[in-house]
Amino acid sequence: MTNTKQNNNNSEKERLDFIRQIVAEDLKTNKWDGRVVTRFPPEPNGYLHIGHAKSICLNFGIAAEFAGQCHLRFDDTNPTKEEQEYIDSIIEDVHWLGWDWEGHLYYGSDYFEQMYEYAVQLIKKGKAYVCDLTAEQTREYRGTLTKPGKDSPYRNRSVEENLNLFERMKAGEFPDGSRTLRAKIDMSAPNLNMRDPVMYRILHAAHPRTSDKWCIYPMYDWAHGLEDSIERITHSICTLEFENHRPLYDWFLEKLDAYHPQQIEFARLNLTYTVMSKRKLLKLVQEGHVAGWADPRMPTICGLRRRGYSPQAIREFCRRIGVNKFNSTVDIALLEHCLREDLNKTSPRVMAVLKPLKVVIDNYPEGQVEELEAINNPEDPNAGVRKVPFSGELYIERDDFMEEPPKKFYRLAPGREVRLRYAYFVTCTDVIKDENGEVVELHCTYDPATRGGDAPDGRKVKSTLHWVSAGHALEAQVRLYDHLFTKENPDDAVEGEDFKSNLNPNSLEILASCRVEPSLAGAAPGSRYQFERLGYFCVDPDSSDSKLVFNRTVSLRDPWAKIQKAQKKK
RNA sequence: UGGGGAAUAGUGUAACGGUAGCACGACUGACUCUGGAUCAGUUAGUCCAGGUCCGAAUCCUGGUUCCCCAGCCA
Repeated sequence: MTNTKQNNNNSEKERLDFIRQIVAEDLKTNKWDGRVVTRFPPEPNGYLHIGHAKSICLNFGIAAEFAGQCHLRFDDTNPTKEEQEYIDSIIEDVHWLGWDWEGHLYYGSDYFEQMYEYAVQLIKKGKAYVCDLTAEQTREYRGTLTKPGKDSPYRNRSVEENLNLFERMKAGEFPDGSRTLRAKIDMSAPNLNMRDPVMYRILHAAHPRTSDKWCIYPMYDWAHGLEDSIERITHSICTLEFENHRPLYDWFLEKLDAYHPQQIEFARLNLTYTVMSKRKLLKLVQEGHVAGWADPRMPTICGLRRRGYSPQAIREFCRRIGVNKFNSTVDIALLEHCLREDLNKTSPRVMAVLKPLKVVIDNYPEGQVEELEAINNPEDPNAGVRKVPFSGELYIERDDFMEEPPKKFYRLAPGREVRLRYAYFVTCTDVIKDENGEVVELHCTYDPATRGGDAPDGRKVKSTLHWVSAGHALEAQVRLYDHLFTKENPDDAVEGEDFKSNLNPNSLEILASCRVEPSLAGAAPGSRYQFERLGYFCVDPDSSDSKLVFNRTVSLRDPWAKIQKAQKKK
């Protein structure tokens, strides 16, 4: 009897995405002799962003899960765009994300010699030829999406002539752009990539790694499959726009009778409220809308790092978004959720006042200071406790007081009693204003019986406020960040405008005179904290012993802000 | 009829001919010395039209919409 439903632990098992399914199936059928070898192959022409993280986590993740190997390979076939600076940053970022290529660090340029030999082979097979058409002529001969191309007049040169010319191309006899090596496929193919694609162009340019050894450089389609083949990659995972290139990838390796990995395509990551294309990010940098690639508002890995993101949060995000073959835009709220989830577990709590409002406790003994015990992380018992100084002059958050509190405002107001976290219950007795009517100081009384924050008589308060002791607090600068763009889709701009018209003018707010508790003295750049009731913050590299600087990584979930927003709308 | 891909709650993803599920978001409520966290609950979906089948998100036919391709970029 087998008609009872299977309801065992298999239902708990995480389902595999379509790429992992292929890998698992290949392992089962022993298609690649039990090997799993992937690669992350960036061109070192810019900084990595969260979209790359998706690809990195996919490739390195698959290798890790299936006991395989993932190579880091720089696809450095175009010396006019590539720089060592980018190579260094990519290595740093992949490592920071927590992945290890275990010695398998390669460069496409390592294979230039082999690629050249392969090209000679193809020529000898009559499958490639040297073409003297200019770039413009080549375009004309290619035809269009709906019209077939026509054969180059150089298409039927003899093997000997091709060999001779190709060797002389390599030797540097011809100027840039004067000739190319092309694959001889089909000028009327419906797939434009198959209309005798260029394999080599002449470029008298110094390469970051091979210097001026070469003056002919392989094109992506020619180089990439060979790189994969040479490294004996099993699954060559790339993004959707290369789907049209797969027939060519396959064609080269078939004609060469070379080791032949499987190319698999998946959809790029898009995120709401930001842009992901290198071109647009570069524009933001060049036009000064952000302070460089590592600006904490950028979706670059270095930007996220400076913002205070943890590698764990980014990896968890990449795990949750899944992998698919259709374009989608992930809500940045999911990234922020993964961030808070990680930071909540790992960040020590600390009290900091962003917009200070002076509070004087009138009945607190003159000159007295107490060291009160505070819990470092309620989510982590091992994090222990610390002492925080309390005195009769404090700062609280300006937003935590309202002279005329609206409905649902639970915080301090005239005559109202609240708790100061880890300290005492206090009641507001007086409000002092300046000549403009602005509140500049509060006077309160405290209840000595509530020391530590509990009332022996069981009295309850509606809210607990964070605070710092005025005489002990450290001054700090805090940088508040918001989404870079005001629209979910920045490209959704009015006629005649582009994505830059949707830049959020309030994406950065600098608060110059914040006060933080003294335990933060000397906090190291990069260290992360939760400022209680406010959010997660990290120490910026600009920070020094004499001047603390924090970045707000992400705010805490804030129901009161939502209530306020809703009340405003009414 | 140029070719290639793809369509599942607001968003992201499962279900591989057999109960459309999960997460994020939003909204309730409980709890709380963070209006945090946690816990419980509510919300809402198979692009359209036919067909096959006892049974279709899944297979077939026909549409619709979206994405990619005309670099000597990757």
